[in-house]
Amino acid sequence: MSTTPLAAPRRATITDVAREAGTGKTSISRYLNGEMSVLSPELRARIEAAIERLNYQPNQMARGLKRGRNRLIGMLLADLTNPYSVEVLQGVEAACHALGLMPLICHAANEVEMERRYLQLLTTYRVEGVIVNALGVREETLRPVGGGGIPAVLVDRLVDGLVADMVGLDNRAAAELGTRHLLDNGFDDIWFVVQPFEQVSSRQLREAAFREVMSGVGGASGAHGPSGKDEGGKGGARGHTLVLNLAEPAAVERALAELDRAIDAAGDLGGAAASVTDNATRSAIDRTGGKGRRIALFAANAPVALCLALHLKARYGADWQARVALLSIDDPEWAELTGITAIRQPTYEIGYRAVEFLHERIEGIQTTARDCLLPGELIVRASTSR
Amino acid sequence: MSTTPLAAPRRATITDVAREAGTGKTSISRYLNGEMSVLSPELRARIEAAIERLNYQPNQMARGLKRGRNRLIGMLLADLTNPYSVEVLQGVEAACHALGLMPLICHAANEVEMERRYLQLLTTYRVEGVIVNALGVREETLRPVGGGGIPAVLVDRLVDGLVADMVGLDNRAAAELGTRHLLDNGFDDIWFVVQPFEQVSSRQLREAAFREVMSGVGGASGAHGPSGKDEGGKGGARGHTLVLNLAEPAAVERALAELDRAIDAAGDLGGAAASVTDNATRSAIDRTGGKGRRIALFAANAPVALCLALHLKARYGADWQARVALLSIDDPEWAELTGITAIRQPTYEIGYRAVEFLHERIEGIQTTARDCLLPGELIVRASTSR
DNA sequence: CTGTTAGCGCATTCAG
DNA sequence: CTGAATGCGCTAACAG
Repeated sequence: MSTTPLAAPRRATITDVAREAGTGKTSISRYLNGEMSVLSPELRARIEAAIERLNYQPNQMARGLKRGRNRLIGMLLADLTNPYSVEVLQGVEAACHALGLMPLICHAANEVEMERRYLQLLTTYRVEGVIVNALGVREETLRPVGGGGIPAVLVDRLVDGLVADMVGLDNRAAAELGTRHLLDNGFDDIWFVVQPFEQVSSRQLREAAFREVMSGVGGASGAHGPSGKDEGGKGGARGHTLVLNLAEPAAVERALAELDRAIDAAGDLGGAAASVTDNATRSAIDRTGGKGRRIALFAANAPVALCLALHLKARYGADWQARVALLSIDDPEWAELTGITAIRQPTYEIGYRAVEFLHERIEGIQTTARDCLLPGELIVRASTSR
Repeated sequence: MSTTPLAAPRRATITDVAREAGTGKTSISRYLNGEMSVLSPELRARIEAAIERLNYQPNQMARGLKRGRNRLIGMLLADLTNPYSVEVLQGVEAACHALGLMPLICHAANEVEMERRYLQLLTTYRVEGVIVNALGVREETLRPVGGGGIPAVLVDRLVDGLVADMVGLDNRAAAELGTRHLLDNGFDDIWFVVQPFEQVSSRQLREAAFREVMSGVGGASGAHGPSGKDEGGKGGARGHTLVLNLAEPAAVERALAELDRAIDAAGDLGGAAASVTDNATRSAIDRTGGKGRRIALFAANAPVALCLALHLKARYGADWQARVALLSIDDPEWAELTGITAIRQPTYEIGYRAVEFLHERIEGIQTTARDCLLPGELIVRASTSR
């Protein structure tokens, strides 16, 4: 009906508007930039009308080219599949919106090569800054960016040689919080499961904090080795670290097998209160309480937690939570549904702060690199509560 | 250590490179555009070196301004929180990558106003095309875009007055597939749960197909009214439509209450095979099979399914699947974990095709608006299988 | 208050 | 094969 099948009628330019309004381009430009006080009401009205008539929309590219800033910032995400990323993104968007920035979202999909290329692309589009949730970038890759180049702020992870602002979860505190919670609830055989550390600082920090707490209570957890062969110390709780390389099915298989052995050894139904709430089943579980070690899994993030949950369900049935407790950093949408306890990250705020930091940097505020560590929130669910 | 703390040293321009290489800008430009055959090997080498030395990176904005195309396309997403969107996005990214396009991702976060503004913003950045997963845009909003303006392709949903290519799930077929599956498995009281139809064509199509199938087997499902007061026909299966307005907690509450009544009335343990796999519990369920109506919920998409699952779990306990079967269009990550059956959309391909369509349009291929309907895949899980 | 003049960084005729 | 000139759409000094 009211379609406009006309061939693209060439967008109106500032020149067209000037002509239409019977004036010079400068005045149009001034109008566009809100310098109203310098325009006679009469001229201003004419301009307004002309713009309206021509449906004029200033070309941001041209503006950017001229004034040297285009209000674009890059947002490099390692993995949009991780709910964490999407949540951070919401914060980023809100902040950008508030600050008049436009985020260019780049999704590396867990490919280091992609990451490199996107960074280069962003540079090429002359973004004014980048906020990076790096996957495997090294200092060299970011060099043109963080160093003498455009300002950058890191999210969740540090990049080795790179000095830049960074904002993320207080990993130490979060891991301690989780570990202590498990300990306090009587679990004495805790497995910290994490993806390969690689360059990801947050993973390292979480695991380190976990080990520290465990060693404090008598249990010692060993090296970072992929096989988590780290037996506990004296009579206290035992802590283990298990590396789960989600990218390699074979490796996952192996790691999970090791875990299974431990779970089987821990004694049947020796675990958590379970999420089974019908009375018959419940009492059956309670009867065996105390037999064997109380085993708990501490997932370093949501993807790991999901992998574990899927495996456990496949192996032990829908009832798996009766055997093992699961605690995860990150609080994915299925956590509530499945009753696992979680440590929720302040994702929205992380994203928001990141943009604020970047904005300050863009505006030229010079400070030494800042770290902004935000606290996580423990959400106790059936999986780990007595 | 190897940091580069120098103050931003003004990026090299084509002029700098020309000077450095002792030649004119034209040759540099030619080099950049791959017109190698028109450059003496000697000159070419010098240019290469100069570029390297200056770490020159052509300014895309400037190029875009000049040649009138910037290789940017807009990707407007209604809701990134919906896994569907992220998956489609992966396809979009892959295709863009293959075609040398750069997607500007805009997230409307379920706000119509945002949507409008982003569309306007994209226009302002002179993107060459838009792929739109619209929330509530109307023809007028897209006018400057689809009509005489930049080319657009719709994803998942149509926009009323707008003629444009569209790619998405074959909703009719998918809804039929799901409904038939439930029927075939003996469910005789089926509730189709969907968000408010509003302008979202896919919701309407799915529900319509559902009703059609149901009416075919004797059950009739009534009007679109938010209270789903639609009793079945003769002695066959009964079909109901329940509208769940996720944005309004109060409305959700009301709708769920209605559902609860139906479930309670359907008789205890009259439902699915349940996901409980330990033998004791299972036999207890099987004993009562056949008593009361077999009730099943058909969620029109993942957000709805999640809402339902959470509610059911809260109300009937971890064991809820013993009472109600749940089938969902969309196959979220927690589906496997929880054992609900699902109809997986070919999300990646949807995204990929969308970009291909758009690309053709950008390249000037003129055709009448095309619809690309891709088939969904039924993934049967414990929830609905006997 | 308002218009004129220069470029921003690059691609493109069009002559060498 | 190569380079000088022109202008994309817009802003920023400078004059009126």
